[in-house]
Amino acid sequence: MNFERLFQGRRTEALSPVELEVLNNAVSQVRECPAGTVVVKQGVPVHESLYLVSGTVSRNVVDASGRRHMMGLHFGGDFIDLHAFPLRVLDHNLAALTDVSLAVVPHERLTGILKDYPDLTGRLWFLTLLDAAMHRQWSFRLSSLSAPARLAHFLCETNARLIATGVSDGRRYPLSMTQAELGEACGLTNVHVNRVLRGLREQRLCTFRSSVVEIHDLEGLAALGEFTPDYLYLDETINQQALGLIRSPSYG
Amino acid sequence: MNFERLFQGRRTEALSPVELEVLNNAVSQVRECPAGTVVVKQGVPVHESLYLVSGTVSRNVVDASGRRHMMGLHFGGDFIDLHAFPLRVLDHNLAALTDVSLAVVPHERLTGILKDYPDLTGRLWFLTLLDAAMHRQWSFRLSSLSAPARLAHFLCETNARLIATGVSDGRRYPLSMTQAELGEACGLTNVHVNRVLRGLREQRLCTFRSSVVEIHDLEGLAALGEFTPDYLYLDETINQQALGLIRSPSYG
DNA sequence: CGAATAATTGACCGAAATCAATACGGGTGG
DNA sequence: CCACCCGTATTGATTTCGGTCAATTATTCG
Repeated sequence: MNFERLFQGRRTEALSPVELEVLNNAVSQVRECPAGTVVVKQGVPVHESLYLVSGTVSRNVVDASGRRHMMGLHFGGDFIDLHAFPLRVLDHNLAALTDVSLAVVPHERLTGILKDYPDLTGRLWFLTLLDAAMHRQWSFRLSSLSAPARLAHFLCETNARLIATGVSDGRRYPLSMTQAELGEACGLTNVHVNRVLRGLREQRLCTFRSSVVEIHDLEGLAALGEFTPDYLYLDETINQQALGLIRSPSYG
Repeated sequence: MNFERLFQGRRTEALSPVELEVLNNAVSQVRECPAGTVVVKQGVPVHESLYLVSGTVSRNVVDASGRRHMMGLHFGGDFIDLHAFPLRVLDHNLAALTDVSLAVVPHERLTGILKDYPDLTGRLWFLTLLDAAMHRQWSFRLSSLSAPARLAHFLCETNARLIATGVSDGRRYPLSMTQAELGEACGLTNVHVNRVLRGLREQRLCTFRSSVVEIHDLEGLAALGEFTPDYLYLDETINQQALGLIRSPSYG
């Protein structure tokens, strides 16, 4: 199931073989869902948590006027609703933005881990708090950045996370989102996202086209977005790469 | 130390006498800080977590232009930086808005709880995820609500939380914040907060004056703010009170 | 090829920010 | 006891960023 990716690129030590084994044994099945599926519905009690093997999943709520607002985004290697284990009910939806593959972990087995593997429990706890740290950054983005800065921040954050899992080479990564979805994530309309993206392109900061993000000036983009990746707890090398201060080894 | 308040008014069962005892024994000292103190500084490794006995503490970051942005607010009875236990370093500051009294819990003792008390660990984990749920609502507020609705939502949330701890009678509660701080919490300028508060007063929804919030029409305020308290996991009665559907017993 | 979805561009509008005064209120010290 | 101050609150005039409405052009995919 490749649970190694849970801590890949992080400042913490890797999971031990025993811990990996324990997690693998906790999986009851693998579920495939097509793009657009609401994987977990707001307010419905759940008895299992999902590890995202591949694909992209968004965390969103729908407001009174029917508009969707994204409060989180997840990629392959994320334990996307581990927090449903202590909480039991989610206050938001999880929706597949692409076709996804999900490993299902029943909560009984997580209870077993809680009882028998305190260290692993602490690490799973850590993961849920990493999500909380991202939530705080998403708030920061909304409350204090201009539209161009918000997009810059979002694209830098995503770049940093995807460097950690080896999906981004540091300057270029796939991102299957529409401009409207980018708007849902940054609190902007699709129209304005379009204009702002043009601006970023014209300033030679980055290009987003046909589901690929290409960063021309990472340092500039990070500066515009007031982006510092510390809250992602990445290991020091990746941290530097995410700021554009050093090149990633895989960068051509 | 009155750790009962940790789950007071929540949909979950109360802490057992043993668990209360364990938590009480985990406290190494009680610390008093005057208003304005930065209790925990962003980026500085910490080896203890703080339980807020009394007073108000804000969670904030400072942006490039020096403006402060609030990403959370805590009152007496909240375990304010429990997440520092798995994370080790915070990505934001904790600042005392009033004089505060803090119970200090060294992380070694939390490690002991993690090893020996899986149930209690699960409940502490739950508490940190409650904060995450509030973060999501704060994002929601910023991305989808107008200025009046943001303030309405904020005031309803705070009311709900303070009903749970017995501080609000359902329509009236003390809130030691300036209009500027209200703005930091809702992503608005002090000037605009002032105008919007006047609007809420004129619509007979609520009044905020000399550090007291008085709600004249709770149902209306909740509707304006698109507020639903489900994410706070309050018990059903308090949930209804927080929406203004029933009166709280303590309401005169 | 054609239908649906996504992207792009233009004209206009409006909510909240900004800039700038003024008023209030409650402590402090003369 | 009153005068002074400083932080907070209030109000007005103006600007601006991003939203809304509306239309057109690209893409993608069956």
